Amino acid sequence: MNAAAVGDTLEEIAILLELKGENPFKIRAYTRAARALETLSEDLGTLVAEKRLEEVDGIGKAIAEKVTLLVTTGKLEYLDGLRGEFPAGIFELFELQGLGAKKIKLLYDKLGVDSVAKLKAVCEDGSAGQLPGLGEKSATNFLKAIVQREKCAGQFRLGDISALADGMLDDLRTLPEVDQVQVAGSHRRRKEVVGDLDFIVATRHPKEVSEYFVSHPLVDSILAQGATKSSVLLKNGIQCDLRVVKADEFPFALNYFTGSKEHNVKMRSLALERGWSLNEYRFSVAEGRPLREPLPEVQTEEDIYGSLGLAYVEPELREDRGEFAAAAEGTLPKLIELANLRGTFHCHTTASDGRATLDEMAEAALELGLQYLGIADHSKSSVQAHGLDEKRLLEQVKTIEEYNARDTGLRLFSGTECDIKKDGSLDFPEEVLSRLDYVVASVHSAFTLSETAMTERLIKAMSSPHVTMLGHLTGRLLLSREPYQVNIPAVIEAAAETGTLIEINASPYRLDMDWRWWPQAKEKGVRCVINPDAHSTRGFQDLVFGIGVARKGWLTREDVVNTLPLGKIEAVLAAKRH
DNA sequence: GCCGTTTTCGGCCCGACTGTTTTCAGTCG
Repeated sequence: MNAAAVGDTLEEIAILLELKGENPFKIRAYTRAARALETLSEDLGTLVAEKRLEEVDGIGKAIAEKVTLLVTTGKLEYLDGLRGEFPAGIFELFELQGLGAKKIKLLYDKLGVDSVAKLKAVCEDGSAGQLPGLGEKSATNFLKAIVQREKCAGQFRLGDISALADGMLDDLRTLPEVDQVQVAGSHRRRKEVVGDLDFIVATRHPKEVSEYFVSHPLVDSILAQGATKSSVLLKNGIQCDLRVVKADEFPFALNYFTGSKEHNVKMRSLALERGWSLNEYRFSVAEGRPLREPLPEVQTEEDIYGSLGLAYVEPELREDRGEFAAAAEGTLPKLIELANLRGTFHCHTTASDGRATLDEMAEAALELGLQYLGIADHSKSSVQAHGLDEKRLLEQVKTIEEYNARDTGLRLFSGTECDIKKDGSLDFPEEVLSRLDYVVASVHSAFTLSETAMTERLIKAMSSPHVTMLGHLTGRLLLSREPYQVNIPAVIEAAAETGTLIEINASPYRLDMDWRWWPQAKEKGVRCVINPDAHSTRGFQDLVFGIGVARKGWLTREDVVNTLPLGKIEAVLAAKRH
C-alpha cells in the first residue's frame, strides 16, 4: 500500500471512531497522521523498513504499528473490526450539512439508515422526526441537505468564485454602516478549492448590516441568522457567512476566521502558555492558569502574532506546516508578489487551441507591463488541440523573430508545449527543439499508466537538455479529474538533478504542481516558473492564482525564475543545453 | 492517540446557532 492509500485508510478509521463516539483527541490523532502522510518527503516503504515512522510528526507508536502492517501486508485487523460494525454506505451521510456522527449513529441504530436514500425515506414517512432529540424540523432540514448535495458538490474552485467574493466585498464596503470589511477563510488563505466564503465586518450597527447581507440580491436562502453570525446560500450554490463585530474585535475575528482550523488551535494553545485565552473577539485571562504576562494591547493582526512572540504570518502560510517555528525564529520567507513577475511562459495562440492571435497575446502582455512572453502552442500529437507540426512550428518561430525585430518593448520567446509521449520520448526531434528558445514538456495522453511507468516517463522527458520546464505535473483538473499516478518526490529529485524547472500552472482548474510540494522542491534546489497556460488574453488574469500557490508553497521572488528581468532570463532558458 | 524548554501523565481551542428542549447536545467553522 502506498502513502496516499494509507492516508485514506487512516481517514476512514477516524470516521469509524467518530461513529463509535470515541475520544475526539484520538480521532484527531488519526486525521493528523493521515495529513502527515500526504506530503512525505521520504518514501513510506523506506521509513517502514528502517523503522523510522515515529520520526514523523503526528505518528506515534500505535499508528506506526498500524501503518507498518498496512504497508507490508496491505491488511489491518483493527480496521476490519471497525468496518464490521457499520455498513459501507453510511459514509455518504457525512457529506450532508447538519448531519454528524452522533445523528448518523442514532439514525442507523434506531431506523437502520445506512444510505442517503434510506434517510430520505425515514424523513418523508415521519419516523426520523419521532427519534429522541430530533423533530419535524430536523427531518425537513435533512431533506433540504439532500437536495443541496445533489445540486452542488459543496466545493468551488478559487478562480470561479473570486469575482463573486470581490463583488460582495464591494457591496458591503459601500454600506455607510460598515467601518471595515474583509474576506477571511480559505479564500484569504488562497486555497485551490473553497467550501464557503467568510466575510468579517466591523460595525456599530450589526443589525442593519446583517439585514442587508441576508437580503442581498444574490442570496437564494437564509441558513441561519443570529446576532453576530448569518449564513446564506447564494443562487450559485455557495454558502456565505457573515460575522459582524466591533472595531476593536475586528483583528481577532479576521484572524480567527481566516484559519486554518489547525493554525487556530496552535494559536490558542500558544496564548494559553502565557495564561491568556484567545477567542474571535479578544485575549482574556484564562481560568485556572497562572497569568504569566499581562494581557497585550492589540490594534492589528500583526499585534496578535507579536504578542505571542511571533513574526506576522501571511494568511497563505496559516496551515500549521511549520509557520509557527519559522515565525518564532524570524525565518519566515518574504513571499513572492504578483508585481514581481517580469514575464511568463506557456501561452497558447490561435495557431493551436488559443482564442487570441499571437499579436493579441503580445499586446495583452505589454498592457500588463511584462517584459517578455513565451509562446508555447501544442505539439502535433495533441490533435484535439490542433497541435503544430514541425513546419507550422518553424513558421511560428519566424513570425516571432519578425515580431522581435519590431522592437515593441516586449520580447517574445519561441517555445512549444511539447507532448511527452507514452514512452517518455518527446513529440519533436532534437534538431527541431534546438531551434526554440525553450520547451514546456507536458503529458496530454495515456493518463492511466502505473505510478512507476508514469514517473519514468516524466523523468525520461526531463533528461532531455531541451526540456526547460515541466508543465502541469499531475494533469489534475480540480473538482473534475483526478491527478494521474506519479511519484512526485522522485520527479522533484530528477528536476533538481537535471536542472529542469517545474511549472506552477496558474489555471484555476489546475494549480499544478500543488502548493504542498513546493517547500520540498525548494529545499532540493528546484526552481519554479509561474505560467498562466493562457488560451486567451483574459487568461493572463489567472497569474494571480499561480502567485497564490507559490505563496502557499513558501516561495520568494528568488525561487521563481520569471521574476528575473529580460537581461537575465535568457541565461536561465539556455542553462540546460550547456 | 500524541506529546513534552513546566509535563512520560494529563492535557489536548473556543464560540455561535439550531432544534428540541426548560438547560443542553450536536454541528460547524
